[in-house]
Amino acid sequence: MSPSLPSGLLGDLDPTSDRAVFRQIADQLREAIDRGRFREGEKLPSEAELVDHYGVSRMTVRNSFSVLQGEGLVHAEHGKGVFVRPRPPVRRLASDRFARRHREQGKSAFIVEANAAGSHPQVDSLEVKEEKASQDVSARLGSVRRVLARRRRYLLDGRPVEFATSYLPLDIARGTQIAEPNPGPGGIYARLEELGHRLDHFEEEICARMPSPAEVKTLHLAAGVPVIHLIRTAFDTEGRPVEVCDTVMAADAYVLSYQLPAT
Amino acid sequence: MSPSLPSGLLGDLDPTSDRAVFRQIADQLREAIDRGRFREGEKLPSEAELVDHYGVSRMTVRNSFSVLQGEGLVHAEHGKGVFVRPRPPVRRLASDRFARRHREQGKSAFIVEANAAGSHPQVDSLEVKEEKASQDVSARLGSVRRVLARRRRYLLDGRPVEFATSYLPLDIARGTQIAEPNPGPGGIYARLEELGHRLDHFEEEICARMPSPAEVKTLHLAAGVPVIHLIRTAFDTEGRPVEVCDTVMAADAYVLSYQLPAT
DNA sequence: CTTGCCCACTCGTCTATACGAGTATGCCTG
DNA sequence: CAGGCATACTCGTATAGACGAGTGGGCAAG
Repeated sequence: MSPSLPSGLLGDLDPTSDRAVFRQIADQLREAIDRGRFREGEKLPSEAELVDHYGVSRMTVRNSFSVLQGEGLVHAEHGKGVFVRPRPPVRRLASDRFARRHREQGKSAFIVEANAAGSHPQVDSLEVKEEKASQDVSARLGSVRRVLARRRRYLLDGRPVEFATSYLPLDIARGTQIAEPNPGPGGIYARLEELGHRLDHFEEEICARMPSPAEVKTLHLAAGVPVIHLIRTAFDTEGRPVEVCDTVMAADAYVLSYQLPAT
Repeated sequence: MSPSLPSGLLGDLDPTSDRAVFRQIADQLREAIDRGRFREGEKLPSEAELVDHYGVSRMTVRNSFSVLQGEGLVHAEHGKGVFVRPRPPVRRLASDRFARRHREQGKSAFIVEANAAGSHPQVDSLEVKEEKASQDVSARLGSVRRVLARRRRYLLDGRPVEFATSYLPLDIARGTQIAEPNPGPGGIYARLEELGHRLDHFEEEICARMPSPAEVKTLHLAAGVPVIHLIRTAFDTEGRPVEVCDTVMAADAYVLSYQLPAT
């Protein structure tokens, strides 16, 4: 037998309303969450309890949950229950994150920054290989046919948060330390400058969308979590694009920050 | 009787697979869309047709559609069918969009830019009033209690794409043209500079998330479309924050672009 | 005490059915 | 010919039931 819900926690349905029953239920749950009646990580009433409380069928209750899942408010765990989705700590990316002064240390910016924030950083899925440039990458790098691709995935406290691929023209990267799995202190930007490509500026393009199934898998994304897609192009002082970095980030793990001159 | 589907358009189910039937159906539809077998705006097979084709119940087919809706790939229209969601034309926001040289004309940047792109721009829901500052806005403006709020919604070709609110300290804005519905040529930034607050730089914070029900309504968002939440703070040459602009954009209508110095 | 099993509870998947409501089309009537 | 209605098709909502599978606690056997 399902124990009945604490009275007052959730209201009743309005049979005179035009609003669909499953939406009314979703509304009540959403409001209860917003008001803090259910805290982050806390378990919502089970499907059976809500079926009893509202006197509706189970599919109707599930329909309500699927609305909230689509909004990224809750997530279901098989065998356990439906929980209020906790807001994970976010990583703030400042627009000066590629400044030279941040490039002195031996470790990558990601590692240094994560340590400072008290989290446990990790990089995996390293792949470095030459391949055919996609149409988009080719256009951005100035009609290059083949490129060196550096793929890696970033994790914070075991959770994957970002998947990035850098593309570099072969005439710049081939045979250098950039083509090695470990590009050395200061990362590939430091190597590029040593190779005579002094960096002048970056261009970043940002869009947000729902993830593809592959991205859901790679980033372990919950339902209702969008991704931020960022494409950065690095230009040297001669105006030549020397790297394109394609990054897909779990949107709930990031806040991007930019500083713009008013010029 | 439902006409049967063109053979070869969609495959069969794999009963030996662990993958749930509704996921297999979603996979096949997604692949067909990706391969261009269904074009943008084109109608997918109706629920009844898929029921016949796969020999499953209608709820299973609907479940597949709801997966694709959550991914933002398709949208359903009551009484008509399920359609491949067209990618709307995107609005590119460049990081120099607030440069003084773009501030000369009589019309707002939004209008000018949209006209240049050949679309029909519109601004509505104008509201200008004094109100209590939220905690966040107060913190960003430097512990201000009350602010002037300027709310407006932007539309392109009749479609709402952005909802923005500017907050300004009362000691700056009260009694000036900034407090009028029409702030005059060059917008409020031009007025701020005339008032002696020469702008030095902007700070923008960006995150992406699923929209709240209110945002779905205001921006007429389809299922599976995230929003980009952008908060811009404008600083004058004395380092004082003179405006905070809180913007929520339909993510499928925007690409943001930034240029960063390599310093 | 520890191990292992069973059971109760949870969500996941799927079927079958019913009715409602929006849309488009074609036919029939005036 | 024009207007309106009937109808068939679309998706939306809701019910009732069945079985499967993951989880965790309690109980019984070793």
